Amino acid sequence: MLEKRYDPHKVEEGKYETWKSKGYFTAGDKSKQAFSMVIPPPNVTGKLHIGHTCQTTIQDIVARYKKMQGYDVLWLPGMDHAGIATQAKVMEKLRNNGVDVTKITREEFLKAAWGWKDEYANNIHSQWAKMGLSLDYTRERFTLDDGLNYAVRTVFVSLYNKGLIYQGERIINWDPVQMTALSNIEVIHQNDPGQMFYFKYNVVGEKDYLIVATTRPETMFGDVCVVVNPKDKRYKKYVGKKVINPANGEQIPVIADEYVDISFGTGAMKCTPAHDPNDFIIGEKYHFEKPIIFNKDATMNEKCGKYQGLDRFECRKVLVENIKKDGNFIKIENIVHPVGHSERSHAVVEPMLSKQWFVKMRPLADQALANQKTNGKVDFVPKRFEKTFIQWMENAEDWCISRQLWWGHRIPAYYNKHTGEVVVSMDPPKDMENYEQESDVLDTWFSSALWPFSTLGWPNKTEDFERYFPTDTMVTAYDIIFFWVSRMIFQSLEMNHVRPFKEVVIHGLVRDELGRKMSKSLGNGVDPIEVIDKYGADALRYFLTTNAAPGQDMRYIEEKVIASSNYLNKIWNSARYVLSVLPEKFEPKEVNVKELSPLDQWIINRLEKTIKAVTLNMEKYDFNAASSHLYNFVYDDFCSEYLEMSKVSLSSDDEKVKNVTYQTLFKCLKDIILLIYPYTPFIAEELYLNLPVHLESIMLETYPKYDAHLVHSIVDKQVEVLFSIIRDVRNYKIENKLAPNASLDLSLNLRIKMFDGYQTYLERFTFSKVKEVDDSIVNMRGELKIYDNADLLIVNEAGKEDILKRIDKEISEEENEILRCQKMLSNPNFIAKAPKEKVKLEEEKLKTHQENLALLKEKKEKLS
RNA sequence: GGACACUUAGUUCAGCGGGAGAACGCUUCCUUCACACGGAAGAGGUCACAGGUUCGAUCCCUGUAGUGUCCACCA
Repeated sequence: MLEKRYDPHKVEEGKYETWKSKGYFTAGDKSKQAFSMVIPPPNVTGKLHIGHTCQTTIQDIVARYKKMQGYDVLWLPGMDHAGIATQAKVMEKLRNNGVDVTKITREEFLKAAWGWKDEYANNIHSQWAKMGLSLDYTRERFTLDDGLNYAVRTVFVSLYNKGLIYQGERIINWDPVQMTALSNIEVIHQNDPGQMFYFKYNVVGEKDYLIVATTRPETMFGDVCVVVNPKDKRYKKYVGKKVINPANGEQIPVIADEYVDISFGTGAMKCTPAHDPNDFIIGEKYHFEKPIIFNKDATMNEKCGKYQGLDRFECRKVLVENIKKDGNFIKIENIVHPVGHSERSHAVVEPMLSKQWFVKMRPLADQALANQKTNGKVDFVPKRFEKTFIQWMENAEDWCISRQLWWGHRIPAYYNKHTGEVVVSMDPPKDMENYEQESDVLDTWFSSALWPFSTLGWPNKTEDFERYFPTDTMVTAYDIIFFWVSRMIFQSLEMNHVRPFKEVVIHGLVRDELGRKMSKSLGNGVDPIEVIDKYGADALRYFLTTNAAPGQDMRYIEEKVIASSNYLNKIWNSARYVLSVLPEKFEPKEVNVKELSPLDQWIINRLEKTIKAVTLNMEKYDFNAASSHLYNFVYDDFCSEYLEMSKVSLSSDDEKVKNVTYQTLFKCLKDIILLIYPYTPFIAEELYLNLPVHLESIMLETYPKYDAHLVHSIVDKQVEVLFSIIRDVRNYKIENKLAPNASLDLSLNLRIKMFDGYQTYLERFTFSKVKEVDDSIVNMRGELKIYDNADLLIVNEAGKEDILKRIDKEISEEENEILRCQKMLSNPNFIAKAPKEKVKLEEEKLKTHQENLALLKEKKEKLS
């Protein structure tokens, strides 16, 4: 017997361990069709946040749903080493432990990092368990494990040999705190307050000068020229002359190039080829030197004379003061301008010329774009996110993949110590003593991009790879389409000539109650484990997956988690009722529609309709819509109507009536449990195991399937009239301040054949006596209610005036409806152009309303 | 500058070419034998604004305003 109150903690305890130990999460049943997903591997940097919970719950819903539909489901778990992020955290930990991290060796650091990884992997495992994720742990992977390293090297060598990976001198984003290069998308541009400095550049040998504006005076040590627009009349006379750089007194030429915007600043731009991407292009075009003026920690280097060793911002201050002293200072403007910051260290990123490894994007991106026009394309759900992907692919620039870190896949390139020749190969050269391996590692996303196939054993043609690749579905958030989704797609197309997944389901972000992004600095993050401890995993899972339209952001609102929990309690208690009334030796049978009473048939109709709608929306990954169909069925149809009615059926002396009711109650309850199960597996399992007949676990069950043969909607009208009458009698009592159980005399004029015994239900729920009468109902004293197929008269002694007032109200309502119908039907364009069914429907409505009006008028006449 | 969303009840959000929906909150009543984490009844909305398409627009199109996100970025 179930307890009166649903207690999520009791319900959730132990279930996960049982599922896991029974091997229910393990894929491999070859008698079934395969369905596969890989988890987006969380970073081993810390605890999982509520966004992870949302994402993995969506996947768990898909996995459990597909498994119930008879697929051999593989949901492969794993984690990401998260290069920069993890290295930063491990370094910080070491520093806090008093370790001098400047003296630590690569090997010592890696040892500490692996220790960190083990610790955090444990945390993540326990979080996954609490959430109830049906992950196949026998196949778990890590982006830095040996197998994946083999895959990474394979791809690197292959791309290198095809000329798609190259080493080059480019302006990259340098993070001077982490002391590593960053790819463009690891840089966050934010509008910071800054200053625009205006300086005099004196023309050599003349008394004239140019004014040049800059936001970064410290880069003046790397300037090679001043550029003006050739069409700029103000500066034409200076082109070809030399000016004096006020920072170091060097003479630099004035050149003309279209790039310069005449209207911006002073129209004269200083050019620093080694520290600005656009200046770099100009430097290349006109064959200038590209002097680098920063050290790796963004202090000034030996090219900066007396400023050598100063921090870049300190240098800026001192330099400006000195230029003032020299009389070359014009003015300072306070401005707000976009400044790039490192995603991880938040340091101001310094554009810096540097030798790095790049992936040549154009051919790969074009391939991905071309593939989207074929049948083998990746389907985005919702569809609009395909545009984000396409936009990214169309604008992709070469991807800087080398990182000056230790925590990551070391680039398989070897430099000959004597000749400097570069060898790229899977394994070190045989005469390794003559070589030195590249010390850089690869961008984390390089290994993440291979995740859907590297985890399955690729490049080996393993059984898993053959069976589960390409995967079926990828679930991820829209903010990661650039970083990850696009890279998985082009890497898989390049290496496997096939998409990595058939569909990618994009979900929104979980925001805080005020709609703000959750972040550490705001301290507005929600710890899923705390929520689970309070309300249970099921309530959290249900809340997170059913409260937003697909791809739309949602807010975390605690009240809504409570509402979810209340819903589960409702299901719990309806189950408690059903289980308490079922006879001890209950045996479920297939529904035989011939035996069903109209009430049973009605609820079966509703149930089948619900199964159909839920399944349709599950297929579309629209969990909001799917769950709402089920919710309405549970509350309105099952609990409010059928369950109450069943109390009357079960008080019958007729064993047949009772048996059919048992069967119907059981079927409804079981299907509700099965339909809610993917969302809330714990409570579903608990209720399932309490059913009088069940398998070892709900995980072995089959998803309910819509069965058209069970639907006979012919009874719906009878049942709906019955419900309407009950509702109206109750309302009548409230309006007239009568007790809910007051007995009234009801007269009924039926225009359809009602089912046998309907009166019993009517009397039980209205506490009243029911008499069938004929058309003479209009002659009788009392309140008249009109339905499509019946008229109800509540016999009463109320004053004539009251009754007339009510009748007048109803008359005017009917008249309004008639007017609306007539207006539509009198429009010749409506008749001519609207679909015929619509016209017919309106005509029928009009007829009904006119009949009702006639009855009301007749009644009114009789009364007065 | 470019792209993509969003604007519907007090709040948070669904939805839809043909009479506006849910949850929470609010008001009134009810501890009746599944559930007070409940039940019954109810109040509450010119569906941002302006045009257009259409027989008909909250829904489709265009524009405007506001909000949010992403990409790019000017020395």
